Amino acid sequence: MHYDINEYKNPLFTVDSVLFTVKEGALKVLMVRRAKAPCEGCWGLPGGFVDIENDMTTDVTARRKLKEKTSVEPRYLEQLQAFSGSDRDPRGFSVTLVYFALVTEQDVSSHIASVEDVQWIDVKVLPSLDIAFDHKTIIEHAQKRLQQKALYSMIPVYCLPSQFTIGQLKSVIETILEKPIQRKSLIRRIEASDMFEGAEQKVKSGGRLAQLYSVKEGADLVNFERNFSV
Amino acid sequence: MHYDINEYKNPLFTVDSVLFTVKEGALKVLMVRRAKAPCEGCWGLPGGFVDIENDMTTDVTARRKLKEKTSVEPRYLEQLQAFSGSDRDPRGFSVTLVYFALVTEQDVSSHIASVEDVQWIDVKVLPSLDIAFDHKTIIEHAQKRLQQKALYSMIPVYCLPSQFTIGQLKSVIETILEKPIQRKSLIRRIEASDMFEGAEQKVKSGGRLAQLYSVKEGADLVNFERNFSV
DNA sequence: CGAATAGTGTCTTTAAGACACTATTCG
DNA sequence: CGAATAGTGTCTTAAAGACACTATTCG
Repeated sequence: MHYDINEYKNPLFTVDSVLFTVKEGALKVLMVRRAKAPCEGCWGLPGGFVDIENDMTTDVTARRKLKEKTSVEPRYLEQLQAFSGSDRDPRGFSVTLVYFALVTEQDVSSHIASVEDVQWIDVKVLPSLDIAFDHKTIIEHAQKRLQQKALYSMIPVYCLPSQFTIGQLKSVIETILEKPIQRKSLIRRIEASDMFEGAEQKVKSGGRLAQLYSVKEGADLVNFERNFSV
Repeated sequence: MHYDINEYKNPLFTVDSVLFTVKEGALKVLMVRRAKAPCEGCWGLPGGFVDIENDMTTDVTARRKLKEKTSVEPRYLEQLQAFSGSDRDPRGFSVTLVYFALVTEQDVSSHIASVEDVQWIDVKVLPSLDIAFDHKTIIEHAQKRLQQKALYSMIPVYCLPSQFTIGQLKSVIETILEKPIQRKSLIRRIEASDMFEGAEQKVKSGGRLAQLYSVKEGADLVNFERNFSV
């Protein structure tokens, strides 16, 4: 049976990523300054088109684009959601599949022509910047998802180096949630989750030496049955 | 600046919906029997291509396709996730954006040529059926999402008529979760959520008359801070 | 020693689970 | 009345919050 692929015009389809980290006590999102139209000169999310010959899935596209445009390989990556419409891109009806990612604080750089600059941008200064398309809204959605997940999972560990102290984890969680949590509650979760193991050595921290922890080999992110209270 | 839309071949992009209801004490999913290739004769999820001239967003596409193919207008609709790959559709690399929907138990019918038949199919019999593409996997993901949300929200009400009793709601939740819950816990949630209002009349139910409830005008789905236990 | 941070002990609070009890309807 | 289902009262339990207490390090 004949199938006419041109029966409908396909929408413009792209993959973008919202990559967060916590740095200097603030939640930062990775943005690139666009060197090409549309939105030349604006800040935008790193992303681009699927390479249908080589990308197995859109997950691969998201990772590939992050690496190409910013040299970052995320520690955590999941689909956020698709954003679509005819008014979000001047080129016509478009769909962007957005990924939500986390990484250890690190330096970033760009090596390709379509990107002028790459920066970690504090989510608090976003309102005052010139942001491409609907990327501002998208980042807000991603931030909400991160906050929600931080209430019932250990997802914030992916913003830390592979070894970290409870004090660092507490501080990252508090930055994400924008409110304090109980150290004791965090310790109880660390024990209950069985996701972590303590290292041999301890580390200086201004007072008593702190135990270092790392995520156990192959441990999955566990979800708790209750949220931290809001 | 020139932008070359053909720099990359766009993937094939479709929108599909997993529409559930609870009927005769079982979770059912709405499937259509495909009258056209690919997968002619198989059961598949209702969906299709975006009409980029007329659909404002992919949400509209999902609703439109459901209505065209099955005559159903869902009470609840949200994005599930996109599924992508070069091996899921014989026509090449494809992306399907999948929606997850709920509706009151109702009759369904088809009025278009590309659909031979429309049926509510018990999720328990899916393994033994011939299902198009990766739709079996997709339905499993959607079912997990439904089960997860039923643990911390009142989402199962959208499988009931606009007026319902606590007994009916309890039974729908138990069907979705595949385990019993405490009636008392459910009543506490109904009161705490402030999503519902009692109707004037009560209704027969084999014993004492039962209070009818309905979702308050404009009430949003509330999320509880704890799950029902597993 | 005192300041600072790490880590423990334990009481309170919240919301779910368990389950017995009362209430209402119908045959 | 008895069976069936609706709805309440209340004790127990699980896990978070609050917060005081001890432990260790450094200057």
